[in-house]
Amino acid sequence: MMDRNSATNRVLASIPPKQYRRLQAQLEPITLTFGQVLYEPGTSIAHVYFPLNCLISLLTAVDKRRTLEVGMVGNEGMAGMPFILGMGVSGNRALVQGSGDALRMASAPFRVEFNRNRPLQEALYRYTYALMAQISQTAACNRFHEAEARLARWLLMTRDRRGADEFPLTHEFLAHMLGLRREGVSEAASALKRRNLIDYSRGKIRILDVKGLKASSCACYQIVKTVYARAGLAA
Amino acid sequence: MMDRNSATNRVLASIPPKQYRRLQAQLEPITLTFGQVLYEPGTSIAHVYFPLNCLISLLTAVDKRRTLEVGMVGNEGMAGMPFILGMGVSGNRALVQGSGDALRMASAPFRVEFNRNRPLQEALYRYTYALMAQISQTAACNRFHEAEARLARWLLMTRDRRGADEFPLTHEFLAHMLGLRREGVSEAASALKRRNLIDYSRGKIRILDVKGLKASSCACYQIVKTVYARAGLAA
DNA sequence: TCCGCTAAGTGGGGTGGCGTACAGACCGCA
DNA sequence: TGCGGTCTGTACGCCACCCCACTTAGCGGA
Repeated sequence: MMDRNSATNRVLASIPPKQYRRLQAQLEPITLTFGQVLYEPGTSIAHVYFPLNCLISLLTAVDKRRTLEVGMVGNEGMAGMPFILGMGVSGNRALVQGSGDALRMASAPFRVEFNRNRPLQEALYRYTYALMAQISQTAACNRFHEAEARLARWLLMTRDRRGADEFPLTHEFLAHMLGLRREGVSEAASALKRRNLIDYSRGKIRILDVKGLKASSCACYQIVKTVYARAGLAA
Repeated sequence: MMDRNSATNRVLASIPPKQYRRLQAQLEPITLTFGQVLYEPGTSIAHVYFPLNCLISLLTAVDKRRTLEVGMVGNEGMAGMPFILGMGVSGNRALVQGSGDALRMASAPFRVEFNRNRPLQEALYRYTYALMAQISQTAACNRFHEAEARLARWLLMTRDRRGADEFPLTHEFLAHMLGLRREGVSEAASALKRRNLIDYSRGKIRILDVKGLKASSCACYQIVKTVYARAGLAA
């Protein structure tokens, strides 16, 4: 399927032209900026979002200060999955982790369109499968693997979705993603830096050596990637 | 909705009589026994299962010996969710954790029936939502909360689904569910025993004090329960 | 009744990550 | 140029849990 823009959403790109055109008319381009919260747990879903070049994190919190990223939504997916499963409220917080563009649609018209658009349904259900697999695998990863490997995995996953080797992120922020303290992230990051795999300074992180980073990460990175490929959502 | 048997599956129970009758003819009663593996990651799904009074665990492994339960399927749900999301292969291992009865259907006729049975679709998609929420919450729980609280949560969740206060389970087995070592489970369990919340011996565990156990568990137990209620799958 | 096996108790040493505290480094802004 | 705020480095004690090893306790079968 050919790209329709320079930045493409893969779910939308998988839809045949006819059904896509009808959908397109109702999709509204929007720029999302870092730190923006799209959903809070328990609140109703007003829009669904198809990331183009932005990146959205799904977070679960156990208290005020401890949070864990359970899922990552880039241009391979959509934010607002509970809505297509027939639930109006989100279970997680959805946080814009990387600024960029997305297409969004208000939930009411989206419901109408979703119900009559079979290819869209199929693409989104397959995506739901991939997202569940991602959540499951990262759950086990966060339980068993140590900080450095998880950080490496996370950076690789982010790189895949951003399509860039450098992005703005502080250690503090990473701590909330990985379920660590800020100091723990600093230690793991400086170990990777020492080996010239990454570089960073004051909120900018740059990946220098992808292969080396893969070697430092756990197998979970590749496992999740394989699942996305199986669901037809690979890069 | 009235019970159709002494043991009822809540997804099936939520389907209007007309659609249910058509479905029922193709459901095959089956007894599942402890230790049986219904799916392995990467293998195709031959049947879907609706537990009546048995209990199925969804497991993710990171290596040969370390596994973690990411989801629990009792009579509130169905095993084989990837299939309804359009994927023929399972992402997790599905292990029978509690012996008992279930209704099953071969995947091919189930696909036909699922496609024409709107209430069944809606019930299963809502269940998918609840399962995702459960997976997310337990992911955070397994990351942040300590062994004793997680064990208490797990026992309560199991009790809800089995409808009994006593069930056969070894510490070794619990270790695989909670992502701990056997010794870690023994320590946590003996702490709960000392406080007369549970009792156990040689593979039998009995819950003595539900309120006390709730107090020892983390909030995650109640959070997940609330999600199931919201999805219309509560006890 | 004895044996063998599995389940569970126990202990000692090691460590990854936590909590806390503080110091240095860099940036933007006045 | 100096200042305040944010970002990162580092250090120390601590604890939950790990790994390894061995013991004790039940249960079932020959």
